[in-house]
Amino acid sequence: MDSRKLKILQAVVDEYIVSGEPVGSKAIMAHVKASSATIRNEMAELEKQGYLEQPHTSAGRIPTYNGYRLYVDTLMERDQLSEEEKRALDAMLDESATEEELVNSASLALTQLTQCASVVASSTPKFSLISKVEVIPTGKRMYVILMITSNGKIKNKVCRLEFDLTHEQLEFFDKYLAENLQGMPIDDVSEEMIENIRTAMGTYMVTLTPLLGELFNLAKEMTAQDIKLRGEKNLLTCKDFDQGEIIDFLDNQKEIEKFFNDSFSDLQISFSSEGDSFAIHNSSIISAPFKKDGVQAGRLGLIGPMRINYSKFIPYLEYFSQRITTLLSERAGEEERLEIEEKNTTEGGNS
Amino acid sequence: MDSRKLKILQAVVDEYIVSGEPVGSKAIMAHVKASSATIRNEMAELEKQGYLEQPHTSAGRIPTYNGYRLYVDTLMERDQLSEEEKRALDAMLDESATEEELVNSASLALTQLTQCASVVASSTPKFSLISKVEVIPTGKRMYVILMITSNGKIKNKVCRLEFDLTHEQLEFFDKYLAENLQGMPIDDVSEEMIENIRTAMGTYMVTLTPLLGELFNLAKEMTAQDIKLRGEKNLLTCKDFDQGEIIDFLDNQKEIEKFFNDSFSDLQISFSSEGDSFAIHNSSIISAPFKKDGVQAGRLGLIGPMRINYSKFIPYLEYFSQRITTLLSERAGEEERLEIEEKNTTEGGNS
DNA sequence: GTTAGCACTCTTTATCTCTGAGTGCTAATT
DNA sequence: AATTAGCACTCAGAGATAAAGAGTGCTAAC
Repeated sequence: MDSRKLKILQAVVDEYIVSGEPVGSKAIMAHVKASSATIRNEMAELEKQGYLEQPHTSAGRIPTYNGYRLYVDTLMERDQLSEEEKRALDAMLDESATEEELVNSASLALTQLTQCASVVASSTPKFSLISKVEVIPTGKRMYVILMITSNGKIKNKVCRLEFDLTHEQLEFFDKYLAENLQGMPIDDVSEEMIENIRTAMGTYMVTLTPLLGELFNLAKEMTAQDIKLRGEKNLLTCKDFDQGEIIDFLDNQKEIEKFFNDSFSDLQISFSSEGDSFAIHNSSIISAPFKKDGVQAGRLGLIGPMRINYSKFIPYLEYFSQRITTLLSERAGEEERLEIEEKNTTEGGNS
Repeated sequence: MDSRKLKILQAVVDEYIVSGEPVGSKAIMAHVKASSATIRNEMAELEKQGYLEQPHTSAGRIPTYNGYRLYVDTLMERDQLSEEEKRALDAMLDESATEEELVNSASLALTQLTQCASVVASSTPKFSLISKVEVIPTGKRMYVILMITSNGKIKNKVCRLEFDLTHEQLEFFDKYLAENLQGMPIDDVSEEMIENIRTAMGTYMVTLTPLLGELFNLAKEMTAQDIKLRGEKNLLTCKDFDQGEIIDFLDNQKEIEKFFNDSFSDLQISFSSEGDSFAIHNSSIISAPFKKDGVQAGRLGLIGPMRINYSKFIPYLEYFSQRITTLLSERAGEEERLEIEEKNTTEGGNS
């Protein structure tokens, strides 16, 4: 493809991203050294090739999905973050907080920086283990099942029984769980396995069955990826979107899930009408993975209009993901370092 | 005030509630036995008295805040729920679930029945006790504080420390909490008290301070009333509202809190522009309390346009609140009954 | 005190015109 | 052969104008 044509396409997308209005041939003259007539001819061809389109006969051009695709894949020039900018971004993160708060602060920062909605999808690493599971009575016939995984995730589920458990029943069950479930990979909790426990309960079986059901649900919830959307306001007030669509989307957020599964381990950019079925027309979703201790721990994402400022926002997103990855690993590293130190101290005695 | 005038006011509100359009004198003729001219005269007076207003000169009348106020206080006739309707409402409740799920199901049902947003505000009864508090290590330098109250509320907080606790430190702290905090009213957890614990920690003081801080925060969160809004979609799509206002409101939901504090122990109806400062113009908030074991446990509410179907929706709201109260007390009652039975069995021996 | 009749007001909707931005095509230029 | 200037043409959007309709307030009759 002609290099001038590419330049024109790039100029159209750049202009359209800032103005939101169809771009005419005259506006392009500022970017490309050619007359408006020449540019018009080229634009007509770009339209034939499917990269541009006209809202109506006598309007300027706007990019098509293919146009955007070409733009983000090869044309776009990503901004380089200056040291100052990096410091500003760092300042928006809760660096010393828990993993969840750290990621949340990045998500919040993104909504402010980009005026888009942002998403945090955290997945429970596949091989995480159950490090604690406990049943706690909290009231008459009310019990809480508490579960903690090796990667520090904690969750509980309240459960109401038809009868109170006797002290022995509770102790038996609690002990059974401690002995048999702790240390086990959480993905191993299956209906089958629950059924096995059920039979192992012997005479307590009937009474404990509802608890086992909830235990199963709890394990499922622990492994389910947890998706949090932020900055809904930005979607609702964005004039590129159809409000009705946005409202429907917000009402049923399950739709996003497929864009944030962890099978992708790179920066990912998708446009609503390519992969067809996404509810919000004219939207694009960008997401980048972050890791903890070397394995993917989730994705940080952005949902906005197709005419999003890719050059600027992608670096933000990547910087945050990398920073989170570094911080989470720094901690791991620091911990190892401390462990070693501790060991040395112990070995060396208390001199 | 003239009884015919009241009838006319009532008719205007009734009509306006179903149509959403300003109501003219002719439409009123179906409700009041008088000519349109007479009605016009009366309406002009009602306007002078501040119960009605005209959007513009040649339009019908709509009620003012005072008009609505008079309507809901004295004019409105509440629908009586038939047995069938009651059964239908019952069917929408998760009756056998936990308290939280039960109340949530009522809230969800309300959004569907009324096309309004619904609110659940659950307060922690003032005199509830800490029935369990525990510190659990969940990873390197990561600890979870777990707290359960006598009324079955459970909550945890993750806390990252600068150093790992030794086994002794942890055990000491855990034991101290168990001995000193369990059984104590949760409202007694004050900064002062935390300071006392801090000094009691002796040499462990420095290490444990961050945990104490989180413990304090956790206790505060436990007592804070928890407000959940549902059916935002209904607000966004309601044409009586200004969308911008709704979006701002949803973005900052703290505003609702004051309408749901438990100082009111009855059905409460407020209109946005009376108590002035509520963000959504033209809205009304209705709420009714529900009790658990005889004491107020929260409020169930509805946020909708001012021209809400009061006659129909207030009975819904009241029915749900009463039903929840009954169910929560039934449980309590049942529990007491069981306790007594148990006691009898024990006393009577195992004959 | 009530009502019929009527002129008047004001919103809403449709139709029309005007303007301007931007195009596509043709013919001239490099 | 590629580029450019020039020009007629198209179409959305903004006003302007007109017609329709709903509802009022007032007057005069009942």
